Amino acid sequence: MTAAIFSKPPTAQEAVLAEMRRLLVTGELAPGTPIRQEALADRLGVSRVPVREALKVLEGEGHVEYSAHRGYVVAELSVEDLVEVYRLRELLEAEAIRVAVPKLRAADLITLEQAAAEVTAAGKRADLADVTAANRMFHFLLFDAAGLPRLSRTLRQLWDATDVYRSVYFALPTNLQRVNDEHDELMAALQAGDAKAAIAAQAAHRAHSVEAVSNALTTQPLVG
Amino acid sequence: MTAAIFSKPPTAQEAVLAEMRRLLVTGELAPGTPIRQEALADRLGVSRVPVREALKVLEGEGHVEYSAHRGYVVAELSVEDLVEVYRLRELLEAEAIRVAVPKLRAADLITLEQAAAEVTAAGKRADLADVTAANRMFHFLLFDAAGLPRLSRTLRQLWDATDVYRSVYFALPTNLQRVNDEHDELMAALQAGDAKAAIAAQAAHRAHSVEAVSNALTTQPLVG
DNA sequence: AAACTGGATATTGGATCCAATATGGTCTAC
DNA sequence: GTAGACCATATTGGATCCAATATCCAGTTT
Repeated sequence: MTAAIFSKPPTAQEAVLAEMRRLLVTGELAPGTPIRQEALADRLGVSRVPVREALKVLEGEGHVEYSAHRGYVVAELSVEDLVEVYRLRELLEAEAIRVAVPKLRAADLITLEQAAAEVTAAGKRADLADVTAANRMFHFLLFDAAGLPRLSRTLRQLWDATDVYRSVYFALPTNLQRVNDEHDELMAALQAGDAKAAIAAQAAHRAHSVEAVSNALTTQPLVG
Repeated sequence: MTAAIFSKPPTAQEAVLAEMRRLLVTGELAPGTPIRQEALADRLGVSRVPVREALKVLEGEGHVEYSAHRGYVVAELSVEDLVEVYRLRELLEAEAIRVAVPKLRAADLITLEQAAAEVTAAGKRADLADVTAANRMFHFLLFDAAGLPRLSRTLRQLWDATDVYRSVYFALPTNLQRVNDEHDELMAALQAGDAKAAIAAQAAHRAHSVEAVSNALTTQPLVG
């Protein structure tokens, strides 16, 4: 059986979830706006049931806030939240890299190289969605190599929380260039098996993006 | 209006969620068992809808695993998982305490003292549920004092994940006594404003429980 | 005997309908 | 004119019904 690996979501709730994530990242669902279940369901061509289940997932991830009988509102992300998320990432990503580096094999390094190249390629195509996806893939290839599923899971949550701002960051060509340089630096440390240097590289990488995003956040609060 | 602070859940899904948490902690819903939505709904006197929404929340927290069209299964917690959770707690609780200690005021210390006393009191009453609840309250009073909501949230998830085993731990009187001693030690460090000592006390506290629980886990795998 | 095909059944996924609650406006009383 | 009560309406919460999928078993074929 030559069946496709996977193409369409097998359930409506997954489709809804995927689409809502897109709406949140692109800002079509702006922070602070209440979510009308029926309107959303109509728009997506389903009933309210799968919408509600998707919303429960997003609530758990902190993307929407819920109040009984009053419904869901797209969560706001303040500068303090952003800083906190990055601080937590600092602690956890250091741990992931510390554990992962000694475990990396030649094959892993090749895969990582390819992933980094994919980020560059997407950048040249100026495809923001692809850049963010490829960037995430690159970093989580590394994190997942630690073999600590709970840690990966927690890191994913933290990344998800600030996804909205990642595409903003990648929109500037200078940032795009810098990210590629930083990835190269990180790769060099990984290839040298130098966990400490890798952690430092990742830290610098984060510091740049948190600075850029929090600047953007304070000057023009993204949507109204 | 002198309305009660809070008494009964305003929605069925919350009631279901609370009851399911209880079933999970007490082991009435044992790891590995499939969850039949209709049976559970009947047992709780509601329809399947609120059950499904509660399950989505529990899925997000990692308490149950989901497969499309096949349903939910109570998640298994392996020794590796347990160790991983405690390692992550180590990293994050240290941060919470580091930030919280300088912020603690006299009133906070009094509240913490009272919470610690409540753990002791519940222990004397031999009420396991109360002990675990009071213990959790005590520790999160401290963590929350850091004023980092995302950190608190993540820590809660980690605590939740291993809640099943906490009551097992408290079941032994020797552990109960040790916990009280360790709380005293932690309180002393907090009162002295010594973050480093507090972090060390918390670390010792954790180390004891992870050791005890993982021993229990390897010898008699809790349910069959 | 083993493997595949087909269908019966149990269970989940989704849609629709009804109930309960919150919200906004209007009317009345002072 | 303002405050409070009350009612109309929009929206969420929950129950029931139907559809889709997976699983299991029998039957058949090689």
